Amino acid sequence: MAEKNLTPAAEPSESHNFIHSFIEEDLSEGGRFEGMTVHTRFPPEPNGYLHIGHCKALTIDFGTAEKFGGLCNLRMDDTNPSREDAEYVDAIKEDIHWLGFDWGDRFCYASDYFDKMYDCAVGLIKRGLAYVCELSPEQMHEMRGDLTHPAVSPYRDRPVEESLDLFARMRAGEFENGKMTLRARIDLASGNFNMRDPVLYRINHATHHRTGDKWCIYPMYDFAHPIEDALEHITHSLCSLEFEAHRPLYDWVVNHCDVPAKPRQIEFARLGINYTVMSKRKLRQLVEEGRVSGWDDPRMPTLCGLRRRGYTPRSIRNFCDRIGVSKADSTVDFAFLEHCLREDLNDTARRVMAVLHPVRLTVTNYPEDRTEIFNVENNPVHPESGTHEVSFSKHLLIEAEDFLEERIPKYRRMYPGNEVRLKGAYLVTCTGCDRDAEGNITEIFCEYDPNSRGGDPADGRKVKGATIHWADEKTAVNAEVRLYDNLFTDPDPDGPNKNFLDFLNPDSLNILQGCKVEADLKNAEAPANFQFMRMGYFCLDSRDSRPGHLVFNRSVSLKDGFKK
RNA sequence: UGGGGCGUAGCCAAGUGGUAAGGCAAGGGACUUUGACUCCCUCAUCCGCUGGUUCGAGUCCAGCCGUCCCAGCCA
Repeated sequence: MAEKNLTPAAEPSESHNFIHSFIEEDLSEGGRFEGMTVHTRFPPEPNGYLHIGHCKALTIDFGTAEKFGGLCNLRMDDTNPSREDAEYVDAIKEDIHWLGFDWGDRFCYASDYFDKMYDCAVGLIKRGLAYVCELSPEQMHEMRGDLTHPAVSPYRDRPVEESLDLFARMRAGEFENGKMTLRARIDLASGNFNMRDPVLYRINHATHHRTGDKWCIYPMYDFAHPIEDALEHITHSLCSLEFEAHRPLYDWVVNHCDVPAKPRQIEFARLGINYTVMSKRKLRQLVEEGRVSGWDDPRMPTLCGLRRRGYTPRSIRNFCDRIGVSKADSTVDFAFLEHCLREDLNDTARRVMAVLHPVRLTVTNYPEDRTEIFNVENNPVHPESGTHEVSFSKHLLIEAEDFLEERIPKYRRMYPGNEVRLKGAYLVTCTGCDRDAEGNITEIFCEYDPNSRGGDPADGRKVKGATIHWADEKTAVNAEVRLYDNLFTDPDPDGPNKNFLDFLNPDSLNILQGCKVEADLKNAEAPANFQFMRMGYFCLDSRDSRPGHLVFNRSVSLKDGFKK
């Protein structure tokens, strides 16, 4: 596991949001948690991989605790054995550590508290606050009532002793799945459906990834979660908006069970990004139907997918930090995520030259057998990061779109008669080109100025032409480039009434053979991010580190390039 | 139709009775060993709508409109 490779945290956040206001109120004199230490938790269910939406929650849970000098627990919410697996636990921990969050020794499982939860349930029955109900799932659905009519359960006035006996037998395994449930005795007529005698325990003869076959009854989220929070002395249980209607039940459990604390649940809007599917169910479908190579397919919005695609922990964290926290349903523009990545990569990525659509450039007045070595800076933003060597000779490769036989307005790159700079090498003046029978450009010709070594002309003249990137034909590495475009074409493929598969982008993955990159790139260690001029960035895939095997995020390049 | 939220620019989002922060996107310009990066400028007479209270309302009140969540033995 990558547990030791904790990445540095994002910039310290000075943001303030409505959650902070609530907490300040709770901490102030006479407040609910006056004088107490703020304690939060991040409670993923181990039934899938974490995606960028989870990072928002992570940022809020860990960030809030940190802001108030408190702590944040990592807790696996494993109360449904038929959906969960130990496989996911390690993956979740690795992804969280990769992002740079640290839970220290505060790692827990909801299943650690099954005994205590059972005791709480028995306590509720004894006080007449819960009862064993024998309605089948279908019957319960039918008797649920509707918006204006109350629910019904013929079992809610069952004697305490009888419920106690039945509940013990449920636990002992006497009944099959679905035969009966333990229900809270609250209010069958409540306008809030969550309060219409919600199910607290259901029978499920399944092997749990941690407790094995010890239990055959499992607590429901609404019953388990508040108890988990209380037992861990969580002060603020931060969750997404869809649990808002569950808060009365959360408070009911906390107030009616014998638990050592009374946490406060605060809800916030979950993250939505356009062109991106964020539903775990749908992501799982993409994986299971083989539409992507796995949870870590670089086109997936999962953290492991983004990692393979070249996203840095810092960029994702900054993104989550800067989108803000509110209760308004929101869809953040994908361009903002890209901005955060570019911002980080501009600061940290090593620059390198790569030619995606190579065309031969011959320097006609340069000796055939000569090769020079030039030093090019690794990162112009940080000159202290040093330089790397690039070889130069008579035959080079340049980007096809960096040459135009007929110049168009504002075009400053190569065209006959124009002088441009070959990055880090020489000033050259284009003299023409050759074409094949079909009219395709096969070779471009130029003459170099021997007195402009390194790119600086001896006479100090201003170069009006652009600076372009290139690779030495003799030493360039032939790379395979995988171009990743957005997986979806619709701004909101996650929309409630749409079939998100209708918007799968067939061009989301393109393989580009024959790309030429600097020779020294073959020695780079994967995964590594590079940025190359005008192109955006690419990274060596962490899962496929063959030299010269590049992953290129095309959407990022949309920012760049020659615009009209 | 019952209950609970939310509505500030194309997208996020500050704002808590005193005259609309910031970021992304977009447009313009400067600079530049890449047209990237960086820097500068522009971008809501207006805060879902309509009334009301007030010297003064995005902020308070009322009504309306829109939108999201809840009727799993999922979380």
